[in-house]
Amino acid sequence: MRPAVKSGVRPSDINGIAYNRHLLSNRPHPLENLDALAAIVSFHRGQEICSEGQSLEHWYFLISGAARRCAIRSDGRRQIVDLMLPGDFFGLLFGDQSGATIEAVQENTVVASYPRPRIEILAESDPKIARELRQIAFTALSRMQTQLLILGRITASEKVGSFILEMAARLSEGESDQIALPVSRYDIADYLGISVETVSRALSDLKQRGAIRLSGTRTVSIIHRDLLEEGERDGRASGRC
Amino acid sequence: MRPAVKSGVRPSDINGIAYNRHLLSNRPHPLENLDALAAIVSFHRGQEICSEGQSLEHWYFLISGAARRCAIRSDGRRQIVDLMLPGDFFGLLFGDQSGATIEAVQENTVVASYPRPRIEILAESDPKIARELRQIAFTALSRMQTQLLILGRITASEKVGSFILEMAARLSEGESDQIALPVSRYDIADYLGISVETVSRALSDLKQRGAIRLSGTRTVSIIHRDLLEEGERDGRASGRC
DNA sequence: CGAGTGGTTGAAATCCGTCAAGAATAGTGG
DNA sequence: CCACTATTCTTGACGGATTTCAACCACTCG
Repeated sequence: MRPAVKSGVRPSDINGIAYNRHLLSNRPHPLENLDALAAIVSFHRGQEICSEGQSLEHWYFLISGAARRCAIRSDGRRQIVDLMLPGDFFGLLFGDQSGATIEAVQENTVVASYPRPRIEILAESDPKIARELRQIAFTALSRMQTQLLILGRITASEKVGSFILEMAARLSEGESDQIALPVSRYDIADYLGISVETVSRALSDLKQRGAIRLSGTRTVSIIHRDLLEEGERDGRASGRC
Repeated sequence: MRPAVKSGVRPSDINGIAYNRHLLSNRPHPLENLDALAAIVSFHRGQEICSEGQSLEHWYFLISGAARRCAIRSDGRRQIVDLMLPGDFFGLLFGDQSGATIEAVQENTVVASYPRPRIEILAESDPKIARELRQIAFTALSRMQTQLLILGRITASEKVGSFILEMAARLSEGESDQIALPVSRYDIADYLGISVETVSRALSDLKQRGAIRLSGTRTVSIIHRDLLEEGERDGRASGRC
């Protein structure tokens, strides 16, 4: 809606193809006043967007595609700690312990890259920018809390069911009941902390119970939200307070 | 070290016993310049510090004791999403979905309570306060990411082992190898998403393997850190990238 | 003393991870 | 466009780990 920003900085193409700036200005977002500082970069499937080395250099805004924040554990297993979709901000944290990297999930994942030190300096003088940075941090906190609640569930069907509901909520604001999963079964598995086979079985299970419908492997239609939330077991209190 | 702050506001005792202000000023922390605004309140074991209703009213700084952020799921199970120890800041997030509450874990848990709207306003004019608020959010993010990594582990022994290491790191900066667990087995179970019995068994297991020593039920001595980090299985790569 | 809480341990059923094989899909090069 | 290959996805079988149900012990508090 807003006219394309006239850039004072040329688009960089450090890691990928430089894109025209108007890609960014189509949607409103917290840092839109800083669009002039942003470099629009595109990434291939599986390509690394940033890793521990450049922890503190940039903030990112995901324009299209999807990205995952990965951690590799000592036993070699990969864990996906966060999943970023269009409209999400991200960046590595400072105290990044476990060799975390952020990678593009889909081909042609486009991000806006903001120079971090520059923004920090601007935040010192502009309270509005400072507030927006805070907002970004709170949104990330909320995302991780949701993720914690999903991981805390017991059965695999519950985890997968919650995952589908989360994706539905984040992908389409309009509460659409048909969603295109942005990630593979392997990614879902590493995101939920279960094995690929279990993910597949849980999806088949949910389908058979009439909770969802699968059109192709990546398209899910939600039939009964209740069945996704609750899992199969009857609700009875157990937790001690 | 710093002399006690002369307060312009009298200590309130909304929910508990009002404490003398010098409790707060003993240790340096991000919001120490706002100590004059803080009310020092003490809570009983299990008492609610705040719930969804007063989401946006306060920020808290934990002075002594421990607190847990709980979510109750539809099936009645409790999940502990975050654990706050002395020196931690906390407060409910805005979009608090799942009936979250924050409760004191120990008897005589003391917190400093800062009026949230007031601080927000101050942050608008004082960039230093704004930066400190950001710092608080990033610390919370880091805490939750650690928690995600723990929950993503596979075996119960690994989860409990990581939990002990995290507690050791957070409770004593001095890398002491003897720690006093601030929470019950039930809390550990709900924090790690496993059953109480499994927690108990994992602790016995770790003890038997010589990783820890238990003096009383709540005091843990770390003997071999390696055994706690790795769990029992041999390290072999499997995750697909 | 008895009740209640917190902790530990045992036995059975269930769920999930692993190994294995096959089916479907996408990607590549001719 | 088709064949070929690699990847992704699904399903089966088996063994191990965890949940559940149960009993028991230690400790505290009235």
